[in-house]
Formats: sequence, C-alpha cells, structure tokens
Amino acid sequence: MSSIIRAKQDGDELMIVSSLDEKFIRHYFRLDDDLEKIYSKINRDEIMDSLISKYHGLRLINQDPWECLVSYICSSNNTIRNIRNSIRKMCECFGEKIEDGYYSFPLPEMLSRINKREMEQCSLGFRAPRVLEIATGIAKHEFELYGLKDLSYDEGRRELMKINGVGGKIADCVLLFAFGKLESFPVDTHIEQIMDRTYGENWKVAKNSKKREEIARFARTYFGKYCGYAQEYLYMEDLGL
DNA sequence: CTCCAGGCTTACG
DNA sequence: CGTAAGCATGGA
Repeated sequence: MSSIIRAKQDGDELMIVSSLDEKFIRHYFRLDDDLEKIYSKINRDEIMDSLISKYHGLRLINQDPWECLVSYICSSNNTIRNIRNSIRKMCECFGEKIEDGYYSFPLPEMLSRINKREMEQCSLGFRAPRVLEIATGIAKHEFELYGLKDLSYDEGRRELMKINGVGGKIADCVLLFAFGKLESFPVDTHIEQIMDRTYGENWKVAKNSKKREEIARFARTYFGKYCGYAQEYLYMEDLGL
C-alpha cells in the first residue's frame, strides 16, 4: 500500500488530503479513541495530569506491523537519528517511488531478495541479518505476522519474541504501535530513567535484566489497561518537543 | 580516545 | 536460574 497522507491541524480541526478512504485514516490515526475516557483512567497523579494538559490530543497510531517490526529491530542499541536514517535509506533503495522524495517502505518479498552487500548502504550493522532473516521468513509464510492481530497481548508477545532480534521491548512496541494493544508498556532506556526519577522504586529489583519487566508490571497495575497511552505521554516529555 | 545509543543473544557460573 | 560481554555504526 503505497500512498501519501498529507495532514494539518488548525485548532481542533484536522485536514487530511489522501487517496485513502476515511475508514483507513480513522484507523491509522486512531481517531475513534475516546481520549477523555482514556485520560480519566491513566490520570493517577499530578505528573500525568500535567502531561495530559501539556500534550492534550496526542494519540497513538496503528502503524503497519511489518514496517513497525523492522523499524524497532533497527532500534536495538541505536540512536533515533541513526534509526531514521537507516529506515529512510531502506525506503529509497528498496521501496517504490511514489513521488519525488517519497518512497514506500519495502515489502518483505523485496527485502528477502536483498543480500548483505546491498544492505550495507543502510548502515544497519549487526541488525541487517536480523532484518533479512525475518523478511525471508515472512515472504516464505514461515511466520504469519499479520495473523498476530487476532491474538491476545500475551500470546502475541510470545510469538513475536520467537523472532531472532526481538525481545520483550521490541515485541511491546509492535503490540502497541501496530496491533493496538493498549495494555502494552514498552520500557526502553528513556522510559526506565523517567520511571526511576518520577515513580522512585515502586518495584524491587537491584539491577538485573528483569528490571524493565518489573517497571512494566508496575505501570500496568498503576495506570491500568490503557497504560500504553501513559507511556506515550511520558516519552513525549522526554523527547522535549 | 572513550562512551553511549528507543536491546538482544550468547556464553559462562 | 543469574550476570556480562559482544555486537556495527555514528556522534558527542
């Protein structure tokens, strides 16, 4: 599906120019989410209350699962800047040209035919073979990524973590940003630091690898079933936009 | 030069 | 079980 969406907002009026139908647009931008209801659930303290005021209207999106999965495989031990550059290069090199300067995200079938040498221009480092491997697996129908939408959060997470290069954090990102599992609470380095300095030690772990799991578990009980939205607002504050 | 970045895998006790 | 090195690349 290669198509451009042009969007701008004037006050509370959203203008969309696209060849895609309204149903897709509403789904992609999650326009039918009842934000006030979600706010009332996650608004547990003054901190979240101020974030809700500051970023009022901020929504999650329903990204394509394949694009989302590859993007976060590329995020492993990497900077946001390098991730964006790598994704852009993959689109330019292996995607389809839509307009001047606009390229679609390459499909699994395309990337499955790319060799390591051709992939080097994307600067993916040790992540490149992981991307090519899962592209091949999906192209050959050995892994049914799009079938995961019908699974529960826990089931989907187990399946995603079977993929080489996908652990708990990346699985949580795909579940939240592509499959709309709002009970997902991805904990990366940023969120870990935010949670440490904002919510102290509501979890008991010295400093082992299970700490992030414990933070996510706390967040789920603290913010509730829409904690994914809480994560988005916390992360937004850390980006400092 | 060293250290770290929207982590994960593997090796070793 | 648990912890720690290693991983490619680019920027501070």
